Amino acid sequence: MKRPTIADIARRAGVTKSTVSFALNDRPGVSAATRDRILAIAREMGWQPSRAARALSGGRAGVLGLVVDRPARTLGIEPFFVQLIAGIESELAARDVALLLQMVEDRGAQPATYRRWWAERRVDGVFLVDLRLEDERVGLLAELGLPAVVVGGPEGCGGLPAVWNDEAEAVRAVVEYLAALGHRRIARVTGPPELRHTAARGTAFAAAAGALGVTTVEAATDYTGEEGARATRRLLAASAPPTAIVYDNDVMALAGLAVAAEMGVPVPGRLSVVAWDDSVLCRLVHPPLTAVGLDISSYGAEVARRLLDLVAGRPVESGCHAMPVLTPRGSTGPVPSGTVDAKPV
Amino acid sequence: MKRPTIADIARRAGVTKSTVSFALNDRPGVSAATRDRILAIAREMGWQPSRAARALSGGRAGVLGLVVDRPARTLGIEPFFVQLIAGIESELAARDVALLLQMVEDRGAQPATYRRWWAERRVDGVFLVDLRLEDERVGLLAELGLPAVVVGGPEGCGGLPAVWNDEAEAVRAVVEYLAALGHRRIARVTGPPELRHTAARGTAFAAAAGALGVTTVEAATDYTGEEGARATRRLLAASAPPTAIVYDNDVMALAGLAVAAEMGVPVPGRLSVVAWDDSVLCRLVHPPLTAVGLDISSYGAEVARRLLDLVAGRPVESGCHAMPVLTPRGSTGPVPSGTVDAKPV
DNA sequence: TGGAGGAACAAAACCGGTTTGGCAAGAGGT
DNA sequence: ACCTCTTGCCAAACCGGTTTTGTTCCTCCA
Repeated sequence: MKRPTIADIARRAGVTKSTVSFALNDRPGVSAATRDRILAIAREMGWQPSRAARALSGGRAGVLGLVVDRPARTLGIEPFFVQLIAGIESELAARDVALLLQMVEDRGAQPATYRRWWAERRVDGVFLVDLRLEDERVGLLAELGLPAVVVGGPEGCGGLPAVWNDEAEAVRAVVEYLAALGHRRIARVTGPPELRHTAARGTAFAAAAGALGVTTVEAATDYTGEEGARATRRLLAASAPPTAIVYDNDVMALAGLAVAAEMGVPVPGRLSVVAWDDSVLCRLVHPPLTAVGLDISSYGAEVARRLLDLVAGRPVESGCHAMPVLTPRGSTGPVPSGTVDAKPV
Repeated sequence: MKRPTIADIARRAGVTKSTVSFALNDRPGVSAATRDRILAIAREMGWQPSRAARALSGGRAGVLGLVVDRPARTLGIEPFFVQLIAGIESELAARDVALLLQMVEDRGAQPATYRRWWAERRVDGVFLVDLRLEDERVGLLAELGLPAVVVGGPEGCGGLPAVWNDEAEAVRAVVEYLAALGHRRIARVTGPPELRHTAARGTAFAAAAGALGVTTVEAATDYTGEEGARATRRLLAASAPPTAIVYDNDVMALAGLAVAAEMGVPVPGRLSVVAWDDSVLCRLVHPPLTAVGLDISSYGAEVARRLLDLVAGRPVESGCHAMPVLTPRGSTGPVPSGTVDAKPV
């Protein structure tokens, strides 16, 4: 099949390319009769603008980019990213903007990817995820002038607009919930400490625990189920094991549940488990996992809207998207009197 | 920052655009001295070709497309796609080809997406996943002349090249394995029956079971954990419940495991569970799931190589990628004498 | 009645590459 | 010394849009 161009339309309509272009873009300077005739011919011929020609001329590619650098093995079962992408897509598809996805194994390749995308004019803007404590990407994007929106924040975003969730508040809700159940020794199995949101949660966790007189332990992992399992084993084997563990994602919570089962530790009898990201996974295990979650898809949609605004030159402000909510299920319960911590802090 | 063009390079080198283009593309007609000088200047200025200009002129966009239409909710925890994408990416990144990802909620939008991509010259080729029994996409892509490779097959691909895995053989291995453990009543919780690979597995399953005198039951689902759980509940509540269930993906196997725990059916004591896709998920639960799996990432890489060949005009043949392997773990075991099926077929 | 102003369209330049067609200089053959 | 072939480069066309500038023709008003 042959793809019609505006030159074909112009020939059929007996006008020039420029008139066709004006008509198709709803710009003044074309009579209603001519415009209608051109539109009819374009529709009949099934014309669609060539993105390459538009990008070359107009300067915009109609593409937004996302680089993910978590290992593919763990990414596959982590609902967060796919949900986020689905949310982004829902917003982009409607405006005929495409999403360019790049999965890199090592983190060092990220700046190179952004630089290449920028030099090749491949994308109009990018999403920035997994912000780190010292993140070279922020400076790079500012330097390149490549529009970007941070998925996270608000700290450490430089001048980049960001959209985050009020995790501090959610963390407090979780700690209060567990404390109310009698837990006085709570562990937290975290993601990589160099990630900003890990650090932010940690700070909030410490503050909430301190306010309630709860002892806390932290075990850092790389977000994989394996490390989550290892951390759980270590925590449960300690002389004074925690009575509750909060995991930074649902996959690790799942692994923790399996480790508890394997070690003969009843859940929630002797151990309460809380998962941070709430996904269908949490409802598919036994007992179902108490989890903290939010609508990640709508989060992605909001981030996408802001990036679209930014690319279009409209003013964009940073802002909080939502507060994650705690959904109690079967994996949390009161501390049995026998195992309650003896020395309150 | 300003992006250098070949005109800038030409000016600095004291030659014309065409000479620069020839030098940068390693084509004959430029002296070694001039070529080196041009390359040095290009490197120094950090030149990268504009994809839009290349696409417009050369006709190739440097982009391959993938449309996924499974619901985002279930997709998120399904390792298959992310693994596949990771494998595809590994092959594309090296050649500076990008992957355009489109997630659509309803299936009807798929042909429209392909048509639009084609008309907009947005992609050079596409991957076709989740082939259906009556799949309009095959004819559409052939009609448009849009290069495509089927992830699956080999049946029903029309003239499109395909890469599949030898699932029939793997199905037989699973049935033989279970039969050797004494199972005579095996259920299969499948994906949507209109998907080609579901049907293919079903045929192989029936053949293998028939050859070994094993009774089979099938329960179709939409691949979600919820439906997997529902199907499991129904199967286990039957008057003569199966002693083993094979699930078409790991998420449903996980759900099945939870249902068994909830119903007080010991695994593998009274029920053996086999998961089809093997992922880290299978090793994170208790008991760990016996699973049939393969290196999906390398599968994706192979499919990507073929599509790249096809786009480049090199001859491409269909072929089998690998045979999935069965990894026995803790979720399968012998049938206890008390529960063994009484009436052998 | 003639000059200003605007509407409707044509013509051409431009975006940044690739590709084709020349053209001059030098090499090689006779 | 003349012709041919090759080498190395320039000039220009082209891809398919957008945008700027020009050119008619018509209307309105003094």
